[in-house]
Amino acid sequence: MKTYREENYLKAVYQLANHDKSKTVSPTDIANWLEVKPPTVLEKLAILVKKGYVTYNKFDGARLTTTGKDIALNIVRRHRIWETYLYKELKFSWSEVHEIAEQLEHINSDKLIDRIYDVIGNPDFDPHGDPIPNKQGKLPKSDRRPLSQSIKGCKCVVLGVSEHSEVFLNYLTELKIGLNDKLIVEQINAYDDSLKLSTKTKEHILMSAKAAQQILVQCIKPNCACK
Amino acid sequence: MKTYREENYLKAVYQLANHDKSKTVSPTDIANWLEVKPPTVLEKLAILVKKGYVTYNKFDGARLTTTGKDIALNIVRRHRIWETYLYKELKFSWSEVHEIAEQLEHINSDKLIDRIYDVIGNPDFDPHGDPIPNKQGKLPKSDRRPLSQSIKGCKCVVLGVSEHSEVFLNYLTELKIGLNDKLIVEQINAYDDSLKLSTKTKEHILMSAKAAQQILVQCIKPNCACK
DNA sequence: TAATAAAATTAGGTTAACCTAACTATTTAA
DNA sequence: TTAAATAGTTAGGTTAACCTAATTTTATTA
Ligand SMILES: [Mn+2]
Ligand SMILES: [Mn+2]
Ligand SMILES: [Mn+2]
Ligand SMILES: [Mn+2]
Repeated sequence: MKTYREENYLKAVYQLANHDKSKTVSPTDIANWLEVKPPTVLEKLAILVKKGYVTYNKFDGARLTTTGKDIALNIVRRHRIWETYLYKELKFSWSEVHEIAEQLEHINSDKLIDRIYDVIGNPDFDPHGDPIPNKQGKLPKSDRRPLSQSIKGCKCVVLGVSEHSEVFLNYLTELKIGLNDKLIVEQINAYDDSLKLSTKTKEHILMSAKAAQQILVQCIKPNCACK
Repeated sequence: MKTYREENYLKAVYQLANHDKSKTVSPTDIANWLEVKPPTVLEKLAILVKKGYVTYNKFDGARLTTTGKDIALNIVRRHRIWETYLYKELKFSWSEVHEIAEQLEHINSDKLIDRIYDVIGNPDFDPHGDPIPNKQGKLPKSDRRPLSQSIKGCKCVVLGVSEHSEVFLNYLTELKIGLNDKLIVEQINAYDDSLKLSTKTKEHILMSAKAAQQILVQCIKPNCACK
């Protein structure tokens, strides 16, 4: 039996591992992520190890086994399908969907997920541009880089965001920057790396480097000099 | 904090009280309903009493307080709205919706419920003909009686079912009897109270008294002699 | 009504999921 | 390279939800 708590632990390990592939996933990381204390995590990790979903030692940290990763990816799949459904069918904003999807991802009905995935047209990406794993846990490819890596004059398209907080998403919405919008990098301030951007609807948007790091884009011109 | 377990206990008390208004709701009734053992129920009842959601003593059994009833009716509301949504929007059959709604009813988002209720057109009844309480917990009126109380020659319309089991609902589906279908009672067997019915699509349906007790109907002719 | 059956209750125990406090090991930084 | 800080671990405790096995009431029924 996988409880929703167990699902959340496995998803946390998956997400932390993916967030920073160079770092190991420590009990403290998981504890902070799930807002519990380290001993609670240790205890749960021991159970997950016994069940064969993760391996753990101090040096490698927590790692998902194949089984564990399958479960985690399935939760991620459900989460992203629900987000897309809420966004497309039920007209929630991209800053609202995450919280509700956190609950809905634990509903146990393959048929329901299949239905809503069908209704939204079997997309590859969710409203934040995150890839939706298929039933086998395979992620669609997409090559994206932070907007902050752009050079002056670059024309690019927004393919996602790496931060999902409501305040950040609402900030983008205010700037009228959304998924698949085209951006032109007009200027880059050498002192603080802030950018001046323009879009179809808005010109001279000033954006901090901090914000630009969270926006994932792809160059439009095939031979663009961006890194 | 109301956990889904607490919500289930309150809903159980509500449903048992409504199923048979003459009987008190005993710990054993609740235990059987929720598939737990009586001591577990006693324990939880003590907590619910302390929280002010129910009263309990051996003679009156468990009774919802005003607060407890409000919570229970809200869960019932969410359940029935989800059932209707699954049925109308996501094309689940009326025998499938209950089980999934049992999970979805605990999703905590008023905005989500409001949205889906809007999408389905703010109906008063769910796919089983059960009334959907409004936000204030008020139930829409409808007067219905078991088909088994019909007299020979009665023309009536199906407004609901009092049993929700998959096997029963699939049986009705096989007979092509659904909500709002018109029935004519052609014959009543005096020995076992079984009925001979006809519908628009099917003639000479033979139905046991047991099944007929679970079908809720309303006479079509205003001066019908049915009890 | 006395015996029997059923329901309610009490006692005591388990497991999952959390916690704090204390201790140990590992970093980091002076 | 030692002191201080941080991270990992162990020990021990709590609460919610379950359980079984008595025990005590409260029906039933012969
Ligand atoms: Mn999300
Ligand atoms: Mn997302
Ligand atoms: Mn139902
Ligand atoms: Mn129903």
